[in-house]
Amino acid sequence: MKSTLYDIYLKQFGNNLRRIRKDKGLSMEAVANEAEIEYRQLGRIERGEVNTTIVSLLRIAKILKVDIKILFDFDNEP
Amino acid sequence: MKSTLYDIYLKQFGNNLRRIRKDKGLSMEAVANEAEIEYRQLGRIERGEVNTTIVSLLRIAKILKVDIKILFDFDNEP
DNA sequence: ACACAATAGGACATATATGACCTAATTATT
DNA sequence: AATAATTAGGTCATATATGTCCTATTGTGT
Repeated sequence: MKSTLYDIYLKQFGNNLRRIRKDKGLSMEAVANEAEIEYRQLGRIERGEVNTTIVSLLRIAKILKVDIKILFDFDNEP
Repeated sequence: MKSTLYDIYLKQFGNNLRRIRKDKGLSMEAVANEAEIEYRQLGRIERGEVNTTIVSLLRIAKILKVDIKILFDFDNEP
């Protein structure tokens, strides 16, 4: 189970998503329902377990009203 | 074969990618090799045939040295 | 402590993104 | 026009994202 650079990015992406969602006081389920994705899938995405697709990304970003760029704001850019 | 809003986004995303790649005078194969993805897959992405993942997105954006936000710059935002 | 809401985790089926190979069509260059 | 480079299209196998079920754990508020 090596952890590649992109695994780390997925984690940070998920962390960004979760932080922004929490800041807005929204539950995973509420966001998932509005974004029309499974809420367990949103959980996987926030935990960095999956490498989600750009459509899911767009759906979630739209509901959170967040600039996509912010989601890709990572620490330690190489 | 209905065309959903997100199908249109995938097309525009692909068009943005292709335009930027061409502007830099790079071939699909060159970008794909550097990004470590299959060049046929890059073709599918540019044509909007697939809903690519954020890791592929990051790989490609890195090679093209393009701000991710620009790739999601769509016409006719609803 | 208690109750309730929110999140995690396991397991499975399905859809699809990707990799890989081959050939055809298109575009660019001379 | 001719040749080479680039891109498209088809097909198949594999990996994985997603959906869906159920239960367990964690967190929050009273």
